[in-house]
Amino acid sequence: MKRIKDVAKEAGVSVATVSRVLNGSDAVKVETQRKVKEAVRRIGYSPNLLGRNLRQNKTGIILVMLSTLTNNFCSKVIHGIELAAKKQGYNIMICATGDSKESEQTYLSFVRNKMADGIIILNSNLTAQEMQMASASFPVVQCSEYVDTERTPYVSIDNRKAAYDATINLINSGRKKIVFMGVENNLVSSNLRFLGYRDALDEANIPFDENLIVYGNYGYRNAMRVTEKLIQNNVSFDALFAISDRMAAGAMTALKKHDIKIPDDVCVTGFDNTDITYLFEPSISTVSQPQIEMGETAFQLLLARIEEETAENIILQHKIILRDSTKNI
Amino acid sequence: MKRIKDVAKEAGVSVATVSRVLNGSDAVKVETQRKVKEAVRRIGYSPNLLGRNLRQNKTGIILVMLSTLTNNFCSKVIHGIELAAKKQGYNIMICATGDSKESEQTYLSFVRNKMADGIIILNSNLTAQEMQMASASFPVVQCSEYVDTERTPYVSIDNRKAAYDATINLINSGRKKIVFMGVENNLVSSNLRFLGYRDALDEANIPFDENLIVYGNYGYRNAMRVTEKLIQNNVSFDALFAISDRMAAGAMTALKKHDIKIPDDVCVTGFDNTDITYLFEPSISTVSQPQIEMGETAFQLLLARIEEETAENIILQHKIILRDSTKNI
DNA sequence: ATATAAAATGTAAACGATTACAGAAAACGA
DNA sequence: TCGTTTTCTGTAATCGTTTACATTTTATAT
Repeated sequence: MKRIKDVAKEAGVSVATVSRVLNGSDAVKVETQRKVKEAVRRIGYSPNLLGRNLRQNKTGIILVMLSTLTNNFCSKVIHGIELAAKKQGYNIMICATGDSKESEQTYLSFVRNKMADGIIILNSNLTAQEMQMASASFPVVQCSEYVDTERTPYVSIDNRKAAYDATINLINSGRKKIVFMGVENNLVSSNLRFLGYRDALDEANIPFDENLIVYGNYGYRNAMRVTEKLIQNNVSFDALFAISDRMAAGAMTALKKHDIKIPDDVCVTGFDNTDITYLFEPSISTVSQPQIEMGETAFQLLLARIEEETAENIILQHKIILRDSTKNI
Repeated sequence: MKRIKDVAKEAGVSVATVSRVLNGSDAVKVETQRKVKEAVRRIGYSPNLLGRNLRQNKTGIILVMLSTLTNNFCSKVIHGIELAAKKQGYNIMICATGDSKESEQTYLSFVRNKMADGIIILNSNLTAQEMQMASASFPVVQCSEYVDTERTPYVSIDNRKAAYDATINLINSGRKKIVFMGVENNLVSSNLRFLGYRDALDEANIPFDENLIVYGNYGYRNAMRVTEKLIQNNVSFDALFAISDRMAAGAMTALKKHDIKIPDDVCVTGFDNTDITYLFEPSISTVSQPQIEMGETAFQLLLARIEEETAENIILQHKIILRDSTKNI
């Protein structure tokens, strides 16, 4: 592999001059620039980034951490990050942890140890304390999911209000027995969406019924099973709010199997506005998040952290999207 | 940020000794090891990877390049890569190019310039020559999609045989007017699957009919439109082979809209065995690729390249999966 | 022509680690 | 005890850059 020294020799100048040309310094005579560029071309030189980044103490790389790639929602957010990053000359690399704590720590350590300039965490199993610790030693920003800490800013939507809006919409189309299909994890979105659901019930003076609360794992098949069980248990309901589109779809498949009409017998609402909502028959009402904007904002926050400015948490606007799975009033 | 020098001072030893302890050399007295570890803990030291990797001329990182994350197929392959990589102490990072040539070059340059030890390319717009060039200066392996070059090994399935098998299956259930829904790009999978389709027709002495060849863009909506057009043009057909599951699903939606019964009037087969094949109603017959194994194999090949061994191309076995969208004979 | 300022280049010291080699300390054998 | 081997530790070179500072070359003013 060629080194800058080789270029210098080839061009008959010092390494400093080569470096200056490579970095576009204006303090080099045009004629010398030509000689250097020619030499670079001739010997096929490309600068070692480990050397450069070590010296400059920056890499121009930021990491994006998430548990799994199979997630339509995340890929849009990442696209947003990418757009913003590219504008500022940063490149992003995606780290899939598979929900493993060990993986999470490995990727964090890449940032801690200077192989990247910062990290945007879409989701993780980090405790508030761990998040705090990480933030104390390198730039971290949370996006979409978050744990609340002093030091790690986040961008998200108002999950509680979003779930409230979705539920109110079901109530407004005359439904009273509304199933809440959540996920039993500690994600802030899960918790807040449940609270939003309750807010709506409270406001409409609908008593809370524990039998209408069920839990799945975000997945399609699992939601089918859970819904089957509801039906088998003769639980009576006229609407269902799932905190993911895939769960909504799974539930609908189970309902259809039992000849329960959607939306006439049961209205269904999902969350995230992923592809499946319009692939499905009937199409699925849902809550849409501004994913691109969320990604872009996350990058802005991270950049602020990298440049040692302070960054505030940011809440973006959601939107309720009405499709065929809910009755329009 | 603490440096190894700080640890040395704190522990009252030399930097060499600290380095040895950190790297698990056995040539350090137990008592000294204790002192060093204690010092590391006390001052909260973590080694700078740019320094380390520069010196060792390796990073333990490999990149995985693909165009877009929204691809169920790829995420399984990546999981395979991850499994194999972790076993050998490597970590992977994913680079989404969004099909931009510029992005592709940027990520390649990270490897060329030593920020990663090698790269697995799932898909790209690189020409054979560009691929060759890249391979000449750092370890590259292709996975699933590939261009044929002397130097860049690949792992894939026999796309031609797979398409042949899928088509023969349609023929065997009595179909003769089989639509081929492909994608007009230069991907090896697109080309070979078309050839496989023709092989099957030839073998069954079914004349090739150009009117039955249509093209889309892998997507659901687009496939719907394309199928609509077929129907509007009164093209008569009794089966459809799409080179992606999403296209198969889109086609089916269009067929259902026109009350064309699946599989009775038209049999449909997709490709890749993604989630949508069983989410859909009726469930979709498809061709399954051993994604995990493909990922693992790709990593093995890459490791061989990194260790300067030679690596041969590898073809893995596919499987035809029969579901409700084709008539079982 | 000369002094001075400005522009261009070079030398060498970083950046933060690993490691070849040398040297000191401990262990061993007689 | 002393020489020899073995074990442990330290010094300094190295990886490939960038960049502060020094030096040389060129331009400008007088």
